[in-house]
Amino acid sequence: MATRTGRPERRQEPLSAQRIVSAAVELLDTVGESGLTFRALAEHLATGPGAIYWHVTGKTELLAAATDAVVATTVTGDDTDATPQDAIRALALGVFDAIDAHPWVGAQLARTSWQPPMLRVFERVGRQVQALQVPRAAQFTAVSALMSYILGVAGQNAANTRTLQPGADRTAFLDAAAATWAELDPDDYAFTRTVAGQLREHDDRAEFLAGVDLILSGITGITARR
Amino acid sequence: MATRTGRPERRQEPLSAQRIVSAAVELLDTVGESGLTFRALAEHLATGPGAIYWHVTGKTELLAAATDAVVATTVTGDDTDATPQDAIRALALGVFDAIDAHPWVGAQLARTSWQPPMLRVFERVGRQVQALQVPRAAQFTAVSALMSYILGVAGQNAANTRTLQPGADRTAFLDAAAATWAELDPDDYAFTRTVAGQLREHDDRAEFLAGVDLILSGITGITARR
DNA sequence: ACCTGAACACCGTTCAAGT
DNA sequence: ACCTGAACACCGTTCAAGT
Repeated sequence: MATRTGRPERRQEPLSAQRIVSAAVELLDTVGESGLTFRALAEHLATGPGAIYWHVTGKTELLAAATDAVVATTVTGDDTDATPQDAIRALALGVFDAIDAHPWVGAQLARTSWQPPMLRVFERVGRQVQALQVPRAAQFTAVSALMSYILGVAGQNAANTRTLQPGADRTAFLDAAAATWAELDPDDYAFTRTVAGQLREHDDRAEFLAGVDLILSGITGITARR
Repeated sequence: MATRTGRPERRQEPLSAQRIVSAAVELLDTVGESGLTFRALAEHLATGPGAIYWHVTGKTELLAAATDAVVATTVTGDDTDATPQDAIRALALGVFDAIDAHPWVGAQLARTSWQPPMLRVFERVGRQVQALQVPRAAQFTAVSALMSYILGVAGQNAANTRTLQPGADRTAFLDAAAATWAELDPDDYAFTRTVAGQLREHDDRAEFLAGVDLILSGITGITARR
């Protein structure tokens, strides 16, 4: 009646790229970027490191696939019944929230060129920019700027999350940052000190959206001025 | 008269954090991010790996210091006799050009929170935003958006440079990307395909500046509308 | 105080050998 | 065709021992 001692050796399904990517996402979510190891992954899948290489060419591809898997789920659904602005906001927030839930995605997106999932976002944003009647010559610039901004925030958020020790909460972190800013040299950092207070009562998500709106207003400004 | 055979063992100056950082920058510039190794660095400095740890706490600090050293040189000089817009453009271009010359800086900035040199940029941009008469409550958002955009482009440029094999030139790279885009599914990627052509005759630097102008126009729009 | 370099505890990746 | 796991060629970092 007794199964063998030690860990339950369930090894039902065969290995597959999909299972490997799922396991990688799980590992990244639970133990972070530094915890994704071929050995750890192999143990998680109850196999040896070498087996993984049969389905995946290497760590770079694995990380890209894991990122794609997460981002892909946010770029679904139609946005036909919203204003272009709202549709763009929704797309941007989708990426933002995905990164908020999986900080390693932010780091990955920030250091990758436009791969499948972000290209998909690019396309969706592009259509909405067309809907805003932005002149053809300015469309690429407009979409690129939005994408760069989104990816910039992505990288920054990921960096902040990494700096943040797992236990500490955000409020303490922001308080500490605000305190540091407030102590900077008054001559060299006059402006930074004046906004240090705003840092404390700062809502990342709202701030992100405000930035999107700023760029959107710049984009529609172009149109209006012609 | 003959010195010893083998490499000239010049080992004049003693080790110092500064010399280590300089050597790290040199190594990063010549052999790239993956080439910065404590062993390679030690050899470069004609010493053992352990010696470096006497002056530097670890690789993270070393990379941050190397980045600071490069960015610091771009944030010098005054911008009192320019319009706020021009001063912001100059600051942004300074960061852009530094990253263009040292791609690893872009990767590093994109994955770091605001450390000394970028905080300095933040301050300088902030002062110009104040000069633009942006309402106090909107200043933080405006500067943050500009910084996120700059860092987003930084990360993207670094990623592109990394993807680009050292030998190949940019034109071929852009051509290849444009060709890929043009072949995407017409239904799924209608917009992307229409701008694929612009990708080919695309000037990174001009595009970057156009994005800055877009955000600037959004920022001044806020002011004008009140 | 500062340097040396062997040693430790890891990595990603490969590959002969198995099934 | 797919899996195994030892082995290779690295890493960053530490630390006893030297000067």
